[in-house]
Order: sequence, then structure tokens, then C-alpha cells
Amino acid sequence: MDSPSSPDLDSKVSEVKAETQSSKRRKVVEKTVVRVKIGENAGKLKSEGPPSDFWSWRKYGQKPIKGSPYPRGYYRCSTSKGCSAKKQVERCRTDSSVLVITYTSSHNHPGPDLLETNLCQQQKEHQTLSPENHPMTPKEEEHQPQEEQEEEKQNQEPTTVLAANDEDTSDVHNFHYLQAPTSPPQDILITQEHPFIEPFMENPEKAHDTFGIVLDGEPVASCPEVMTFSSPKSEENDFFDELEELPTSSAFSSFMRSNFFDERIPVVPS
DNA sequence: CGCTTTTGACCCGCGC
DNA sequence: GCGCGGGTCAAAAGCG
Repeated sequence: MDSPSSPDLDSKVSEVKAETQSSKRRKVVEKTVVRVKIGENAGKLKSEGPPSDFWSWRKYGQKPIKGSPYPRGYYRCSTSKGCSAKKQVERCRTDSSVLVITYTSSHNHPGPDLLETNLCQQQKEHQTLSPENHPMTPKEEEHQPQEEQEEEKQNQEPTTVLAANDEDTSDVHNFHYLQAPTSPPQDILITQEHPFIEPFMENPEKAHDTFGIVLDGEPVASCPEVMTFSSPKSEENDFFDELEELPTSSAFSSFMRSNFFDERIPVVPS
């Protein structure tokens, strides 16, 4: 373990980036599926503790899902009024200890300062690499995911899949181990997948600018800023213990970054 | 007082 | 055309 601060927790985040069309009126929206392995805490979590990034989410609905003993919660970003970011939180029916968070759309706003700070830091370090520092686009609903940086990732980091026996898992292509400096009591597994891997091959550099920082093995460790906003371990435990929306966990920072990454995705209007 | 959560109803798309 | 399932909206209640 490289993470000097996460000795008691192995965070495995599985993020599946998929371009799916909601059965609803939404045509093709970018969906990012994040699998969070909440091992022992699974029982402690009152519900599917959505590993919120640094945004505020407001629950606007919950529905029982066919075939799943667990209901699915629908959250909407309350950080900004005009933000169309949404996320669905549900438990893996096969693994109650695995949370499946599906992010739909992206935030059209920068978010909390912590976030900005963090982002700023990243940009500083890679500003030269990413000419397109646009924070995000106001209409990511029509975005077409084309981030395959993961591909190279998987090459260098063959990771283990823990919750890869799910229904959607079939789509999962890559897995990455995320190690948080302040290890939250959850095992987070991020998997990224692209159903439609297009020839959009982004610049590898850009990929590095986004995910690279996070999943390159030394995620937050190299980002002092991240550590800065990482609350004491004991507190984090409490966070997870009683809630799921407290934006202050390094592990979440990964999520956060994932989101960043999402938002920074250059819109490709096919 | 304002915001978030909860719950039921309604609407829409898809499959049969 | 009908039924099913999923997603969203709206009203009410609770909490800070």
C-alpha cells in the first residue's frame, strides 16, 4: 500500500462511464456508474449512502426496482438551481454491500471552493497539458462520452473486481483501485466503461490531466490540497456512519474528480 | 423560515 | 392496444 493514510481501508471505486439512453425522453445521456463497495459499513449505512462528491444532492424520488430488493433513490444536484446533474443510488441486488451510483448529466457549475481548490491544483499541474480548461458545458446532456484514458489505465493497473458480478457489470471494462489518504470505511471501486468506444480518442495528455491524477496509483497522495480538505479519519467514519452526503472524504474526492472529469469532457456534437 | 426528505400519483417509453 | 416498469413531479411533514 502506498497510501500512508489509508491503512484500514481499501477503497475500490468502480466507475462505469456509459452512454445510455434513459428509457425516458432523454435521448442519449452520459451516465457514469460508480460502484461503491461498502463492506462492513454496509450494515451501518442506513440506506444507500451515496458517496456524494462535493455537491449537495437533494432526493426527489425513490422507487422500488423490479428484481431488486432495494429501492433506488433519485437525487438531483441542489448546489445550483440550474444544475441538471442527477444521480441514482441503488444497491447491487447481488451484493448488498455494493452501492451502485449512476450519475446522469454533469454539473454546470464549479461547485464548492474545496472542489475548486482541488481542481485548481490539478489544472496548475497540468495546465500545459490541457489546453481546454473549460470547467464544464451547460449542456452535457447531449454529451457523448469519449474518454478512453481508462484503457491505458487498465494496462498499467490490472485491478481486481469485487462487484463485477452484477447485471451491468457485463459492460464494465476497466477497474481501478482507488486509495484514499484518509480512507473512508467504504470500499470504492470505480469502473469505467464505454459501450460505444468511439474513435474520439482524446489526447492521452488530457486523460492524464483528469483521471491520471486520480487513478494513477498515487491519487490524492500527490495532491496536498486534497489532503487538506480531508477530515480526520474518525470524523469520516462518522460521516459514513450516519450519512451519505457529507462532502469531505478523500475517497469522495475521487468521485469528485471523476465528476470533474466528466464535466471537463469536451462536448462532441457528433 | 427555508431546505430536505418522504410518499403517492402521474406520465412516458418500451415490449408483448 | 395494453400492460409494465422506470423516472419525475408535487404536496406534506420533519428538521435545523
